[in-house]
Amino acid sequence: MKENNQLLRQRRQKADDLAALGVPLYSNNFKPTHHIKDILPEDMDNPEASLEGGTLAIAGRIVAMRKFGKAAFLHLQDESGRMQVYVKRDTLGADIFQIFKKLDIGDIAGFSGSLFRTKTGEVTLQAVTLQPITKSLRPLPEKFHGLTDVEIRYRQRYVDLIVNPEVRETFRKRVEIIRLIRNFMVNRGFMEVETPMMHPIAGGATAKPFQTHHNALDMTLYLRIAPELYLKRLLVGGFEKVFEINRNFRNEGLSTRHNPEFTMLEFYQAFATYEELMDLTEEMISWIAAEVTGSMLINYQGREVDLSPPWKRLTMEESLVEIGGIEPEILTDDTRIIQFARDKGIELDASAGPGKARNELFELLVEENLLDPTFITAYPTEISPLARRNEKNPEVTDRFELFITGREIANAFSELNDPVDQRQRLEKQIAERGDDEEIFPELDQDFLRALEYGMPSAAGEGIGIDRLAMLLTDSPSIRDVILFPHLRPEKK
RNA sequence: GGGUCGUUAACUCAGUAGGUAGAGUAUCUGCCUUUUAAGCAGAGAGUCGCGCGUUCGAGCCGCGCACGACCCA
Repeated sequence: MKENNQLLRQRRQKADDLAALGVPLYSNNFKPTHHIKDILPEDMDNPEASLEGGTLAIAGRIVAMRKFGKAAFLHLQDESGRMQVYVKRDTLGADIFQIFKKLDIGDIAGFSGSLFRTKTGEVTLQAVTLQPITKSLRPLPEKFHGLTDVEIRYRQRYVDLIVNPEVRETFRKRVEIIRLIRNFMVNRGFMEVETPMMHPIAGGATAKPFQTHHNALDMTLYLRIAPELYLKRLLVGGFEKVFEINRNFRNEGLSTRHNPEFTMLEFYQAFATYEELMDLTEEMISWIAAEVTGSMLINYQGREVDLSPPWKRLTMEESLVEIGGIEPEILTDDTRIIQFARDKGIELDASAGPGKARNELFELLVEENLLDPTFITAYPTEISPLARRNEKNPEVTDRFELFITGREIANAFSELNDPVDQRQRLEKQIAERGDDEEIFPELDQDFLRALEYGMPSAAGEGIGIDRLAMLLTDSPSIRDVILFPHLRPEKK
C-alpha cells in the first residue's frame, strides 16, 4: 500500500482541521451509558415496541454515513451491534455541527440524545451532542463488497473484525466453545493446570519441535509439541483428574487444517479407561454443539452432520474392511498387508511393520470418508508408543481417535503405565527415527523415573480446539478460527 | 517441496488483437434537514506485485523472484 496517497493526506488534513477548531482528536472522557444491543428493541420489526426513554449516550465506530446539507444519518458500531444516529444542525447547534462535518467513516465517536423512529421505522438516536473520541487516519474498505482479500483479512485482522460481522461472530463462538469445555471439565471434577510450554526434551507426540535457547542456562529448549508427559507426571503426583487448554507448537507445513501453533484440550483421568472417555467425548461435543449452534444437527460446508449420540464405533480393522474395501485375508496377513500398502503407493521403510501399513492405509482409504462422528479403536501398538496394550491382543492398543467430516478431532487412550514396557517402546522409537534427530531428540529419563514411582491406571485424551471450532462455525480453513494465523512476513 | 490459479486506484473488480489504464464504491467540491448500497452535478486519485527479457511499443508475451489461495506430498 502506498503510504502517501491522496486519501491518507485528506484524512490527516481533516485531523488538522479539527485540531485547529480546538477539538481533541483522541479524547478519553466520553462515557457511554449503554451498549447498542441493550437499547435496540428485541423485536426490531415490531413498530409498537417501546423505546428506551431519556437521554442515552453511545460510543463506537462510524461505519456508514449519509450526509445531507445540514443533517446526516450515520451508523455507529460498538462491540454489541450497530445502530443509526441522526444528526442535524438545528439540534446540535452550528458549532458542534461544524465538528461533525469533519468526522469520517472509521472515526470513533460518542453521541448522546434520545431515541426515535424514522419514517421507515428504524430505531435511531437523535443526537443532541457528540464528541470525537478517535480520529481514523486510514480509510475502511467499501461498504458493499467489504473486505474479501484473504491476505489482508489475515494480516490486518483488526480491519476484518471491523467490517465483517460474521468474523466477529466466529471468534465469539470460539471463545464460547472454550468456555463451555472448561465448564464441562470443571463440573466433572477436573482440575485445570498449567504445565511448561518450554521443554528440555520435546516429547508426547511425533512431530518436529521449534527450538529456542535459554541464555542464562545456556541450553536448548523446545516449544512443546504436547503436554502429555507433564500431565502424566501429575497423575503420578496424585492428582486424579487434570486438564489443560493451551497451545502446542509443531514445526511443520501449513494447510487449511494445520497452523504451527494450535490449541489443544488435553486431559487425564485416573482409574478410567478409553471406553469411558468415548462416552465423555460424545457427551461433551454434542452438548457444546447444541449450546453454540442451537442444535446437534449442524451444517458443515453444505453437508449435514448429526452429532447426536451415540456415535459409530469401529475398530481400525473393521473400518479398513467396511470402508476401505480391503479383503480380510489380506488385512490379517502381516506380509501381504505391507505389500498391499506399497502397491497403493505408500512408502514404507524397512523397519515399518504391519501396524504402520494398516495405519497408512487407514489414512489413505478411510479417514476422509468418516463424515459423521466415528470413533476408530484398536490402533496398532506399533504406532501408539504411549498407549496401553489391549489385554486380549497386545498388537493393538486401547486407543481411539474421533473423526468428524473426515478430520481427526480427538485422540485418546488408556495410558501405558508399565515403566519397563514404556522404556522399551520409547527406545524403539528413537532407534527407528533414522537420520531425523529433530524428532525424539532423546529419551525423557525423568518421565520414565516418574512412571517407576507408579502412575495409577488412567485414560487420557487430546481434543483439537481449532478443528472443533472450524466444525461448529462452519469454517473451511483453520485460519478462519485463529485470530492471527501464521503468514510469511509482509514485504516492504 | 511439487502443481494450478491469482496479484490493476483505498476497497470490489473489468481490461478487447501488444498501441496513451477503466467501472462501481470510497474520497474531494457544489446543491440537498427522515436517509439507509440516499440523490443530482462535477473533480481528483495508478510504480498494473518486483526484476530481467522479446518488441518500434508490454497490464497483456517469455524467464526468474516475492506474497497469497487451493490441491498434492
